[in-house]
Order: sequence, then C-alpha cells, then structure tokens
Amino acid sequence: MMISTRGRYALRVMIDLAQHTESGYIPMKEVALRQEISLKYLERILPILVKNGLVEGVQGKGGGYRLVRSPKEYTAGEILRLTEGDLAPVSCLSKCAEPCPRSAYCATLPMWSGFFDMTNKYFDGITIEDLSKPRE
Amino acid sequence: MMISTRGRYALRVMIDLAQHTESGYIPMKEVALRQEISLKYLERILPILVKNGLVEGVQGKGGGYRLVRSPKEYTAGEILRLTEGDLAPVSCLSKCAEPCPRSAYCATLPMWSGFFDMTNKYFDGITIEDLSKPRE
DNA sequence: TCAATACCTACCATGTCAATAGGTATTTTG
DNA sequence: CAAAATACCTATTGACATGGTAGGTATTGA
Repeated sequence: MMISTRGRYALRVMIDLAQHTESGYIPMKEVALRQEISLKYLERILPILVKNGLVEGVQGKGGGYRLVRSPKEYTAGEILRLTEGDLAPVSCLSKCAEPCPRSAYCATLPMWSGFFDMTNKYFDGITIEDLSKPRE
Repeated sequence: MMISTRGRYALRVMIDLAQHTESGYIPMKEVALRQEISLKYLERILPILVKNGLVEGVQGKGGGYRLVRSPKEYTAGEILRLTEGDLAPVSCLSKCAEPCPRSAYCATLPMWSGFFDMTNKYFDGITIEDLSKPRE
C-alpha cells in the first residue's frame, strides 16, 4: 500500500473543483457530500493544498475553495508528492532518509531507483484535466 | 512507502543464496552476518519462502537453506508479492479488499489500475539472477 | 447579529512494522 | 549418547502512521 486516503482524497477534491470551476468558490461541505468523504477530514487535508499554492481558500459566507491554475496545469504527481511526502517505494530513497551506508554496493538499490523514477514519470504524465473527463 | 523491510530482506536473502549456490545448504546465521540483518528477524521471514516452495530448509547441524530453482527462474515480483501481500498502490485494488461501490464511476481508478499493472510488470521483469550480478 | 465558511489544535482508536525473547524439533558430529 | 548447530514456532513489545473525531476560533456576507 503506497497511497493513503490523504493523497487519494486530495486528488478527488482537486478533480471535483476542476469539474465546478465556473461556480466560483466551492465550499468543502459540497465536495464532502458529492465525494462521500468526511468534511472534518477534508478540512485537515485542504490546508496542505492552500499552503503550497494549489488552491485558494476564502473564509466567510459564500466562501470556499477554487483552483488557481487551469486543471491541465496540475499533475497527479505534484499533488501526491505534496500530500504523501514523496513517492519513494523504499525508505532509503525517501528524501528525509539518512544516507544508507550500503548504497555503494547494494544489489537492489538500482531496482528501487528505477521504480522510483518510473513512478514519478507515470503520475507526472497525468493531469487533473485528464482525470476530470468522463470515462470512456 | 510501499515495500517494507520484510520484502526487501527477503530479496536480499534470495540474492545471497543465489551468490552461494555451490556451497550446499547455507545457514541463516551466515546470511544475517553478511547482510547485516538480525538473525531472529530473518527467521520469521524465511518460513514464508519455504511454505511457498521458493527455498528448501534443512534442520540440524550442517543444515540451512538453498534455492530450489535456478536464480533466473525467480522474479523480484514473485518474491515481493509473497512477502508484501500484494503490490497494490491503493487499498481498493488489494486482493483482500471488499469491492468499492464507487468503482464504476471512480475518476481515479483507471490511473491506479494502470500503475498497478506497470508495477507488476516492472518487478516481474527482474530476476534474482539479474540482481546477483555485480553492478557495473 | 447571524449564519456559513475556512482554519486550527488536541486527542484517540486501530493496525502495522520491526524487531526481540524464549523456546522446541531435528540432525550431524565427536 | 551428548552436545552443538541449525530450522522452526509463538508471544510480546515499542514506536509510529493512519484515519479519523471533537471542539473550538477567525472571517465574511446577508
């Protein structure tokens, strides 16, 4: 299990916002209802997206959230890396890991690195616009 | 983080056994020393490999473990799926998950499925023989 | 003034991970 | 036969992450 609900919910919120861009600011209450996700939990995820400049939040009546860029300018990779920390398949490749003394001769490290690269490329090749379209 | 130490250690044990096939049965004590892994922890991982027929274990003095196939006939994918359960990136794709009621219209499911397939193909394309060779 | 909203912090229950502890069963060897 | 070496088994533990919930405060529009 690599992607937790935090990253998955963040993606679904972004998709939901993309599907309602013309409606101005969207309250999370609506998104929570549509997506069947606890509002309280979403309220803990959204600040990550706000602080990193992916969405804009406006308080008060009539407030809510909206995307600050066009949906095609967000990649799934960007959103997942923010909410999940990173997409490293093993701890030694995580950005916050201390350097492994075995790395110079580790037989499996190239395999993990290759997978890591592939993972980032895969998710960076998918935009919120792609995900917002109805499925064929 | 997708792959835990269990899967990583299992791979390293298999590689170590592959690098010492000519020596008959290899005691885990030796592998633990070479790989700098706790013997007690390895002893909890090996039964998984034995029960699934990947390695053979012989008790008693002079005993140990050995591969039952040629190193090129094991894939990293096979070993990881055994020790990690499966390689599903999200819970809804895990084999032991109850069916998700949103699957028919979930906007992100195809992305996760595509990644799941890619993951399995990547690790199924790497054999223990590949990993046993010295790095270039 | 009130309602609706974002935003904030603390808390909690559950499960997994990574390992340790302390054995038993089996086999070879002296 | 005794001892050593090995696989094999089960219970326990501490740390941590996950997936929330609870209970607020701050801000804004009507």
